[in-house]
Amino acid sequence: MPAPELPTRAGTMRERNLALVLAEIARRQPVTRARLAESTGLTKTTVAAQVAVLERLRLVEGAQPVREGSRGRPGAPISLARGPVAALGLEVNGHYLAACVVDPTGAVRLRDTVAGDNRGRDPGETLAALGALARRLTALGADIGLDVVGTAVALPGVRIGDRVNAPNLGWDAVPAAALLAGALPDQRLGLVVDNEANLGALGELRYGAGQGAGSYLYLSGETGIGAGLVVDGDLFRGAHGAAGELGHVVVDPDGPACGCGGAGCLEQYAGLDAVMRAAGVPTAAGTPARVGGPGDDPAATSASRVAELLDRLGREDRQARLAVERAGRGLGIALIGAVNLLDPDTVVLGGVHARLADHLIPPIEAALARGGGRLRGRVPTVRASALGSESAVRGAAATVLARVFADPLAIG
Amino acid sequence: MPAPELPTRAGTMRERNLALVLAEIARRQPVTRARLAESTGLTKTTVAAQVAVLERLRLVEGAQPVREGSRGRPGAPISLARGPVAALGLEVNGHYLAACVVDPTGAVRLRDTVAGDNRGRDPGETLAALGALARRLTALGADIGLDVVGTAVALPGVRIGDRVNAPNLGWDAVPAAALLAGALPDQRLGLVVDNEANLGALGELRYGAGQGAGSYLYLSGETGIGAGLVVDGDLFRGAHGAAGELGHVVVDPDGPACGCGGAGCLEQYAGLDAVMRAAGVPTAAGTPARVGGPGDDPAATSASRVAELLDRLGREDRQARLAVERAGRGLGIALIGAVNLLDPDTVVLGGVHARLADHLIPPIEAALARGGGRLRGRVPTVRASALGSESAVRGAAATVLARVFADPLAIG
DNA sequence: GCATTAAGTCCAGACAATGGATTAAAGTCG
DNA sequence: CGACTTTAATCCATTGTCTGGACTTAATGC
Repeated sequence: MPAPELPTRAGTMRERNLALVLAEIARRQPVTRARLAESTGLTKTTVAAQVAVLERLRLVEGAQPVREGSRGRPGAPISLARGPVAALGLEVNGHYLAACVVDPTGAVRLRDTVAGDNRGRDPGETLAALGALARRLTALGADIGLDVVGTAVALPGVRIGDRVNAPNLGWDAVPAAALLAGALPDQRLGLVVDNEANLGALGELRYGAGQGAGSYLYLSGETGIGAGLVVDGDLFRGAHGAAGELGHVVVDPDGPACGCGGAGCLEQYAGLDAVMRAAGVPTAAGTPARVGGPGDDPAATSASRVAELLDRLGREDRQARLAVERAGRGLGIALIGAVNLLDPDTVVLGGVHARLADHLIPPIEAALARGGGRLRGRVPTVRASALGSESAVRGAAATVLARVFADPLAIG
Repeated sequence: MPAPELPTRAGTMRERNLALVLAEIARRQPVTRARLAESTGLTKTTVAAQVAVLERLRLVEGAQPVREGSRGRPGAPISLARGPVAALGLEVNGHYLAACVVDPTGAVRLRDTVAGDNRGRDPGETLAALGALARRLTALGADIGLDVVGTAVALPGVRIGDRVNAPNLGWDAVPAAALLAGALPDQRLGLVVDNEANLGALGELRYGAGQGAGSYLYLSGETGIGAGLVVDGDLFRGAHGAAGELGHVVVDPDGPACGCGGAGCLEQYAGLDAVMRAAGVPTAAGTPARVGGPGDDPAATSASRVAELLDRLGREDRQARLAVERAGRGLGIALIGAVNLLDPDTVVLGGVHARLADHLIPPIEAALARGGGRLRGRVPTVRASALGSESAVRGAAATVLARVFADPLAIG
């Protein structure tokens, strides 16, 4: 039933209107109180009171008086503040750890990456290294007047209860939130743990290829392939937050066996390892991660293999071309299913697939044109991610910001 | 952004609390004001006021004083009223028109069906016949003190804007809402037009196999195959309400061509026509629909063909067995994809698939056990619909009720 | 310099909630 | 059988938030 579970009282009303005013400031900044009153439908009195609260929370601040119109008393424009409130986004990937700190405007104020192979590494060790990275960035943030109020972390896996399964990291039922929380500095909001595809989708939504698209499906292509669906600016998480496992959609029931127990899963056609194997690009020797160790080339192993593949494609290497075509066909078939089930306007290729987009998009679009839209009268457009490998960290930070925006008083 | 679009005022607060109290009465009826105050978190004063409003709307009424506990003044129990407020559910199917009237408790007070082949029939004629059925039931309802406040209609197609595409009815861009609205009696709430799989899912949720299941995927198997996903009691509609087209998920890229332009779609394996063709059950001569004509056997053609198929299966007819096994395998493959993308707890087979459930569930479960849950640690259970061919009409009526419950003042 | 226009603030009033006091209706116990 | 206890329901003063009209402030234009 679509009925609220909690009683609505005067305080609830105020909270909701506060969030409404803040959202409107974010959308139209810089904007005067008078304009806010018009566009929200609240009275000038109420808007002024809410803006005062948001100023006290340091989420908004007065902007330069912009001469905008004609006569009359000029308004005092309000904009999102560039601090001190800040959000921390984290990401664990097979080949690197990443972090970024963003201010309320969404601008990235700090970013850092630690390269190294996290596959098969002890989860506690990986998360300790991530915690160290988080503390370092939080301290750097404090130096430039940023106060991190909350953190979200993107993982290439599925959360079940408070445990995380991430087969491509070798994680099985890892209590990631508990392990990481101990390694993070104190914060006013709780830690959010979510899938990299889900958070990547949110990152693209706010800062990348998803802006303006009403709804879209974001593909996170690495060793595994995840999908995050955004409908009307909201993430669809499925029943238990484990939706979007596109990698194990069946592309060909007579296809090769997959580690999941099935056969012909998309991952066996379009996953990073499968593509590299089919293309004959040799496996780089895994460089074990060293905590705080001197600079490995960020994401070296994976990135250089992709570069090698792109190079071969440029040289019209037959095996490379066939491998990518095979991946494109597989993605097309899987996406026909996904589009029929989820009905997005746009499909965004992220992760490694973004770098291969020029080669993948034609076969995908061909498949979708045949089978993925005849009924609904339109075929979704396919495009590459705009944020590249940053989608997930950016999305993680955006998630924290979204929480602040939904309930600004929580940081006070 | 998860920010509200409209300002929250005192009236909004009252509306939400009214819906909260009504939902709580529906969940716990019969229940006293004191209990409602406890479980909603509102004060007794507020609950009493809200209950008075609901009584004035004739949505709830006093029940028999139930001796329930110990000492003290006994409370006056409140229950959902059995009238006069009522909702009308309608359905257009390839083989019949159906309607039912339910009271606020969800009990079916009236039902009726008109058999006949609606495939290829002029949409205006079909909808006029449906309108006549609706008026007849509304009038019968008035005789027993029921006042129909709103209607929803289930169609085997996809709505695009205010037009409906229903390939299996031969409908192309039919303005169904506009055509039907003219044929319906006046009502206080608007007409809802939705997909039969979506509404079937809601029907099962409230009255059938979905009760208690946190989230589940309902399959509507007729000529086409649709799917409706319910998560936490809410229907997932996709971006434009066109999600759930399971019938055109690709089961085998080298499979037979499909009318949608693709190849190897599930519909070619597990759709009613495909199964019958594979099983060698002859096509019954289509009996054209006659408006108000004397009783055809309800849903005759389709039902008798299914009976014939079941009969052959009982006699261990090899061709029939192979046809159903093929359908089961196809469903299994498609459902691996759907389960990975949508993450339901339960899969409910509806429509024709419900009648074939004994033969379909084993191969489906086998497929899901292999590929549809290893990652998330559990495999969804598969079961047959409890409402059979009534899911969609019941769900349609339930949708209207849900609107009343979400905003009770709308019927005042 | 004064009229005009628009932004922002002030304040009484409305509305729906809260919470404590009161009344009502049963059982329990002497 | 009547006083006491217990629980339900109502009454009423208070509180918090929004509304809407009146007022003040700050600019432009003649």
